[in-house]
Amino acid sequence: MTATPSDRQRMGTTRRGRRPSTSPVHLEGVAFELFGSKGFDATTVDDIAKAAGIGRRTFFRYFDSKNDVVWGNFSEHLGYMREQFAQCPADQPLMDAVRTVVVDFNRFDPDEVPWHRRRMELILRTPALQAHSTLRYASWRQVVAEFAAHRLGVPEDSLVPQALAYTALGAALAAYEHWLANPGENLTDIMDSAMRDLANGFRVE
Amino acid sequence: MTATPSDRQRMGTTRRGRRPSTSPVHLEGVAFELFGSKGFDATTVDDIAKAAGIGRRTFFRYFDSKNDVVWGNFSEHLGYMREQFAQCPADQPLMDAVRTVVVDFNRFDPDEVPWHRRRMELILRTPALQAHSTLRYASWRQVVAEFAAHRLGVPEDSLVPQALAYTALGAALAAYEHWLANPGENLTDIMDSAMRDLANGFRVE
DNA sequence: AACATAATGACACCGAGTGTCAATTGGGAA
DNA sequence: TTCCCAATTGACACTCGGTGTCATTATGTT
Repeated sequence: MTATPSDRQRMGTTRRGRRPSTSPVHLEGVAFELFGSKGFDATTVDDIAKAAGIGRRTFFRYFDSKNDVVWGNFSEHLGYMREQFAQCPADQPLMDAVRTVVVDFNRFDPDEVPWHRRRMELILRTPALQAHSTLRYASWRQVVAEFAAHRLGVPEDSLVPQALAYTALGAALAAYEHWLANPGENLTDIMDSAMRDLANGFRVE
Repeated sequence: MTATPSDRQRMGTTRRGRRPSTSPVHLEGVAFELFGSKGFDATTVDDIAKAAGIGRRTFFRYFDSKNDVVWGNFSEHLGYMREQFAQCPADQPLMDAVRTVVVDFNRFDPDEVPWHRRRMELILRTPALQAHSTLRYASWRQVVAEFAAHRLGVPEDSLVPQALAYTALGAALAAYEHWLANPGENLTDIMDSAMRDLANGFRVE
């Protein structure tokens, strides 16, 4: 599902028909409340629907699955990352560009950080979500692979850009796990460090 | 679940009680047959159980989930990889050792290759399995991270070994996808190439 | 023959996700 | 205002994966 009821609400001119009774953002808030108190697995879709005052069936018109709730508007963010890649100077070395854009993509305002941390704790520490996120990562990788393929003048599905995208994702995930385990440290610094290790081929000594 | 009924069969001395009516290997064969003809999603656990002549409940005593069927004896293979790391000469550069062991871990006898290809096609192209495999990859990464941490003299959960393990996994997965998309090519060569790209920090030009 | 042990399968239950369809709620036109 | 149309909603029924429970069955031991 790409268009929720509340998405279709604001069409070109005026709208017809019954108004949506909620929004993805609202549902996300309600769900996170429950996930925080009862845990992800113990929270049923019925719980969320009841707390949001909607029917269970309606929940699935806003999100394809319970898993998808935690991902917010990730797809839109991806568009932003693609733009950032497009704006990289042509003479910037490939891995410098990748590092810069990936680090920037994971930069957040200080007031957003606690919220983002809870989201990533859910995603990276809940097995069901850990598994499901693989599917989201695919589109993230695709953005990186497109850029790398364009820079290298090779097809997008050839080995090097795909491996580069896969490994960049790996470095980013390792950075996130380190960040979650070390709340005092700065995500941007960790991410930058991991991406530099990658660009250095892990010649760290 | 780590011990299936047929695992517990051969204990120290003689065994008691009813004999297991099947084995993980047999069930795997039956399941693959069905996956091949009907597809993974369209094959229900009931189908597998019925085809194997056992009860549905019994199936779940041999595998924790329908997803787990495709992974065979992956855990035992991991032990082998750990041994290979332990046998690496101490003066071998870190990334050379990682590349060598990872490439070797994914080497198969020619007669096993078709079977392995079907298995990896399932794992990498079925969304449900793609998601679930993330959980298996965690233990793979742990083996790599342990070795890297030991070599670098840092804790296993610190950033560099974790990032290295994550990226090595990424390179391996990219190699597998390329192999599946290009049946004519050799997995070992592709894997070696991807691991070299990683060790070179993707300075490919 | 009686007993302990291990595996099995039947049954009931839960939760995620989907298809269907009548009912509701709004805007636009007559 | 009233009628019509369109979008959303929620109730219901269903499938499937997965789990807890327990009586039953098959085996080796005493």
